[in-house]
Amino acid sequence: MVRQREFDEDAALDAAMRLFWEKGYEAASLTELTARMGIQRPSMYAAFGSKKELFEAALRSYTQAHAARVRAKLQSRASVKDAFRALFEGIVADEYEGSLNRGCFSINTMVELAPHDEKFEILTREHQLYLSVIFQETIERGIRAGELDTALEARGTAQALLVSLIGLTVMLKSRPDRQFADNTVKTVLTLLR
Amino acid sequence: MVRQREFDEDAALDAAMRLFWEKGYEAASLTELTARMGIQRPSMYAAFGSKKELFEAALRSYTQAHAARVRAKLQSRASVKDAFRALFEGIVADEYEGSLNRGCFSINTMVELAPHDEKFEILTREHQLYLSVIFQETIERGIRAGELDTALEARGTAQALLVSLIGLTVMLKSRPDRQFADNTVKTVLTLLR
DNA sequence: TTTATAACATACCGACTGGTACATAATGAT
DNA sequence: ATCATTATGTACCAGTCGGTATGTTATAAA
Repeated sequence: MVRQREFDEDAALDAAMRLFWEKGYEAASLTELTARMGIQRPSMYAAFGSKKELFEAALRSYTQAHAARVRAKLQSRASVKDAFRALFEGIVADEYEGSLNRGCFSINTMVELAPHDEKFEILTREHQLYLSVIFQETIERGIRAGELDTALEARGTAQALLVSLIGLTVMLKSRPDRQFADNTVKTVLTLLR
Repeated sequence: MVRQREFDEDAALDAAMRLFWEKGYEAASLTELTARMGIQRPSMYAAFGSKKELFEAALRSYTQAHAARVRAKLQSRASVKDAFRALFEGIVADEYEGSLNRGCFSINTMVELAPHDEKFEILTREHQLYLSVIFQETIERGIRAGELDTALEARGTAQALLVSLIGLTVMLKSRPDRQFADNTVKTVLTLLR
């Protein structure tokens, strides 16, 4: 049997992910999706099942890559404070230097779909939980290394930092003054005593 | 001249606001909007101009009421720490006790529309800015009263608290454990030394 | 070379979208 | 009472939505 598939599924998924990330679920039409993916509608349905399933695959792909990126960033510096500062400042810099303004795909999904679709409520919750664990482990590393106060409550601090990161990402969508953002980051980081 | 308008514009706007708040701009259809508003489509167009303009009017109405509510909450207690705690814990309690999960209309709009529509980028930015000023004034009141450390940087702390509130509101959409939310609030409030 | 299989492209489906033309009903000014 | 004006309700518009039926093309087994 068999004519073999002519397009690269991963590349197509990646293209779909970028459009969903930029526009959200509803506003990304099948016409534009398949155009960006470089395939026809029936090919998309054969490969991914439906628009919702395509979206879910895109989100899973994103969260996996995103978690790895965050972990790498936090491990890239000996100093835990420096690592978190680099993470937060990187978010700010990306938003001001890029012309786009996509924010975080998982956060966008939390706002658009999680309240109405349990599947995405769970998916996004698990991602946030995972990030909070990465944060907590990083803080614990700083405590062990003597950089951070042993009295610091690692879990609560990790959660507060994560919430701040989410808030910062959302706030940047309204494009506040750069100074506003920078100053916010500076204060948030004082959570790491 | 003139037959007079039979419906209450404010009540209709309020109904529209609630649906936009719950579903967002795209997902709220004119059919459902006008049904909830209790009017026909031509009446809506005569009174508000277009779906976008109706949405804008709804958002303006929301932000005005929201700012007043936040200010009242922050002024409701002598202790500034208590006031902020009440504000944050109120957000958490509302989300867990209500069955709905609307979050904040302004935040939802920031995520859905601000990146693609300058009008809503500006509208939401101004609202956040306004809230940050309310926060700052409250913190300054606490400093003057001797409750808070005079070394506390009021503006930065206000911004950090606002970002945390936004992050918390968004995070709640994924319905994390209540303990997770409560613990986060506790740590965030340590920004107020 | 024939044949079964699956991916391809085209062209279409009913449903719904935001928006409006039009006829009717109601009101105040004359 | 007439008339101009405006709100209301119905019924419709073209366009787009997500999804699919169908005919064609390519491929590997036989």
